[in-house]
Amino acid sequence: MPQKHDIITLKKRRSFLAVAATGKKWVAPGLILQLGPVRPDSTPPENPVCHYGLTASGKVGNAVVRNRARRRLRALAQELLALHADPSHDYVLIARNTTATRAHEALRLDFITALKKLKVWRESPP
RNA sequence: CCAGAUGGCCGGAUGACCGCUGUAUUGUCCACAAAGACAGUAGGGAGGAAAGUCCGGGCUCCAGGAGAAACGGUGCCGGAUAACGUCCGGCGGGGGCGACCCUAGGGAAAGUGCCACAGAGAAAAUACCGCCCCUCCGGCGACGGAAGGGUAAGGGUGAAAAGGUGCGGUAAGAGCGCACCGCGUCGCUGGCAACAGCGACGGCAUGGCAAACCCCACCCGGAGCAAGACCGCAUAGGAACCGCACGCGCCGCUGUGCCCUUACGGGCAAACGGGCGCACCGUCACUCCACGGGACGGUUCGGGUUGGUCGCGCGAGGCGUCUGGUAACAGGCGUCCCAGAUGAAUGGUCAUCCGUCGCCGCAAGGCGACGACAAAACCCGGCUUACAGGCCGUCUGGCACU
RNA sequence: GUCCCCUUCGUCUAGAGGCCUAGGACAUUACCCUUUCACGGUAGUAACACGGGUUCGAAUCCCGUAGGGGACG
Repeated sequence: MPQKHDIITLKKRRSFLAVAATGKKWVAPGLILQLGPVRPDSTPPENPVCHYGLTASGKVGNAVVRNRARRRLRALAQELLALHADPSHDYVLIARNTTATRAHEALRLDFITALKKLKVWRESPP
């Protein structure tokens, strides 16, 4: 059966720092993916919840560009994280200068490559 | 048609699939209700600047009330407005052939201050070069020199040189006289006023700077939704520093002390308690009033919580129309409900059209790229700044035609 | 979001209407000194964030813009 689990966003600065402290990341042309540690307080396996956060700093552009980059990353996260990611980790997506303008399919492949490189990709059953 | 001035408006459109977040409503769960969770339905979901945070107001809390002042702001006149530094109309000044545009524009005989350098002289001014008169000396003469006096025309300096131009006048000159212009005073007329016009008189007096101090008129308590209120959780009853009235006078009270008395009661005292007044302290700094005060008050640090609900969208609201007003705007009537997030929603992808650019093509067209500035955070009125492209109107000058 | 503050050589700063064509220190360049380096000496390069306005005259006064920094319950 397809493992589609719920996803919620990180809300505390402490959580973002915990993810960044592991040093595990993959830099793609359109985004940066950071991988957090395995959470000890594991949710019940029959109802896994995947945590992720979004970051778009002032280097990316003005408020309009930052919001657009963040929304594109959120759309990809809801499509891919829910199906293909290991829910025992936390994830942080960081926007880059090209995130707002990169073609959607290329940005999607960037994300898939990052998940595979970090060895958290799970092939979804057909 | 060309060139220009000015006012207003728009800020890509449509569809499909998948999402986010409020509101209303229905259902299910929880014994009922409320709250909450989930699901369904309906309808909504960034801007003209949401920006900068430069002004003004609402709202909330703080300050006991009033007044005045300080600081600060505004500054031609009249009006609009909740208010404004905004807007509208007018006036003065400047620019433009014109439509029109710009303008912090009160007071310099209330006082203080500044005006560097240059220049003879910079504010009750001055005599450098000059010009003119008289006397003397030299020289045949033209002329030169010296002493005295007159002058403010000319030169020169400067941002600015004590009215300007012309004529007369004079030894040379000078508002010395006259005409016009400017300036000042007075009067009349028009205007609510700023101001304008006309007339008479004066005979030039009052240099500039107030975005220098200042004077005058008007405005102004402080902080800001991280305001503020509530619920929940949790910790602590802490440390340091600063300030600190407790005074004087009067009264003699069912207190107190001493004396008389068996007692009731009476007398005395004024240390303590009490009362009153003054002083003192606090209520942000001053004054007055009011209230409170007989001992703690204030600030900082340390420690805890980094959750939730309300505030929070019916409003100086939008649209249409009528009336008043030159206008800003005001009023009446009708109609509509139209964002509410909090690591922060208001979208992601695709297709077609639209616009711009590039390439190919004789053309029809095809292919590709791009889509201005910029995103609410309590709300509203302005200002300022950024902005691809487009639409509508009014007016001015020129050319052509009728 | 709200409320404040600051911009002067490469860096830190002085300046308060005219003496500013902007001074000083460190740094830097050239030369002198020294066998050489350092120290020292002489000389030079180098800045008023930007745009308007007031004034005869602006780094200074006023307005606006840009950039940077700080505070908060």
